[in-house]
Amino acid sequence: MASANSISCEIATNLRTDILKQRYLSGERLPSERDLASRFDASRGAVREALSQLEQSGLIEIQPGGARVKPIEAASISVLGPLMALNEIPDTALVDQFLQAFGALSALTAREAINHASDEDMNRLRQIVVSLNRQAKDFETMQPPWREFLKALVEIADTLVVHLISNDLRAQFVEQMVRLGLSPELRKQTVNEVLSSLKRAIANRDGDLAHAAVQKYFDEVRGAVHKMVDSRHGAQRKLVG
Amino acid sequence: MASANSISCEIATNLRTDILKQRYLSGERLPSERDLASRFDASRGAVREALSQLEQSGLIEIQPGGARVKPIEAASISVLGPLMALNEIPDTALVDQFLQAFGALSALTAREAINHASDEDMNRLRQIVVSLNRQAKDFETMQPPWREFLKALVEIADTLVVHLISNDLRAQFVEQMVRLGLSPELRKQTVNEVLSSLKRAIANRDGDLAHAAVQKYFDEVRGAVHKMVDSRHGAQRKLVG
DNA sequence: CGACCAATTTGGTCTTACCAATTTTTTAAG
DNA sequence: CTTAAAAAATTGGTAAGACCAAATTGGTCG
Repeated sequence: MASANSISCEIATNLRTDILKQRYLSGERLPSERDLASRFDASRGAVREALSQLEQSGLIEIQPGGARVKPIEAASISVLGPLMALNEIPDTALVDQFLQAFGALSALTAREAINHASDEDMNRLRQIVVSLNRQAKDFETMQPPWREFLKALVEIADTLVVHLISNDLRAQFVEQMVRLGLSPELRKQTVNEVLSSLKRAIANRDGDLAHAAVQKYFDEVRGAVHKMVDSRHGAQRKLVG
Repeated sequence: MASANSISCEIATNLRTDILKQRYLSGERLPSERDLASRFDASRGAVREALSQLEQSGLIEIQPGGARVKPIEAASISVLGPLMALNEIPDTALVDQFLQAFGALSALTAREAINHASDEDMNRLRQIVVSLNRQAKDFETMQPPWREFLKALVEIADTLVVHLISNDLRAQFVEQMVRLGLSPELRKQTVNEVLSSLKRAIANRDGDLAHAAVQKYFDEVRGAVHKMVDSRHGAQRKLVG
């Protein structure tokens, strides 16, 4: 965002954190714009811009008389990133849910893409799968071509709805994933199965097979992330105890 | 939204429409805040709030020097509603994509819910399915209990990520669906199959079966909507020709 | 033609001010 | 003392004017 350095953005971030940390409970009234302005040593205009952002993300509801906090279940996807960023070690359940949702949507995209791809598209996919095969040593080296693969799928499938949802999910999570330095250890056999399925799916124009393969890959990542986080927590316990 | 009547919201709506109608092309620069203020006969503050909203929805990028329009593929889900509202007859492809994505996520939720439901939750679901069975005459009468069913699933599954995505999708589409007065004709046999599958899924705690059933229902709706829209367009052609 | 520099434009912010609607407090009535 | 009505204070919505730093623009010079 351009206003990333701006005061209004800083105010919004502060208030968002307070709300997500439940320093302001749902239904409660936020301090008045004038109060917030003096508290953050800013102008009312800056505060209004911040509140406007929070309102659009569904965290608060502004009404004449005062702004009220809404339950988090009523918010939009854009709060997921800040929510994950709250704790140093992000909520395992959230990561898992993200992978689940993103996997389902990616699988959907894969089916659509394979079913509607032109010959040229198919060639592009074939090439990416080749480079996937070459770099299938571990999760990290495999990541770039995999992202390229997903990107190609989205472009070929040409489904704006899934595209936009994926945008939001990526925007909210990728940053957090990188912050964690996640490098789950995928089982080579599973990865190979996925890749060979993808090859066959492309060769035979089998959208359902592509769907299953992508789904399988994400499920594998989920499992691997779980194991990794578990071992980390184990290590922490060792350190603490 | 509380600011639905506010000037800033009106400005945002106007600009959003202009952008989505490609009156401002991607990469192009928007008029300056001062220009917009005088054009809309408003203050700069109001314009800034509007631009701030558009930026958060990913439609524009504000930088010192000027605000630029971004490609729609970079936007967030919140533009889908306005995008569908552009034309009187909304884009069939968009509706289909919405049902596809929403169906996949709902199916996901169903599996999680069934797999993690308490006995009490199961009873609740059983009751809803009973009322679903009773009101399975046509799409419209079936809609309320079906929504209740999906709501129960979301609450039971307790997956915030999918919950929030569904929020956004609902917010963007339900309004448009109602506007269209969609009442697709579902095949009774398929509906019955779905319902009996759901019963079995609940009885046997079979998450995968629930997943398949929900998916099947949405696929049926997609097909029925397609038929309906096709016949509508046929009727239009008759009237025109 | 390209590089450099000054004038202009633009976004970011603050201050002050006024209005209408809501909230709170006070007041008056029962 | 409780309650209802009225007055006061608070709050969001909006506007106008001003300043700064960064970016754009246009002209000039090499």
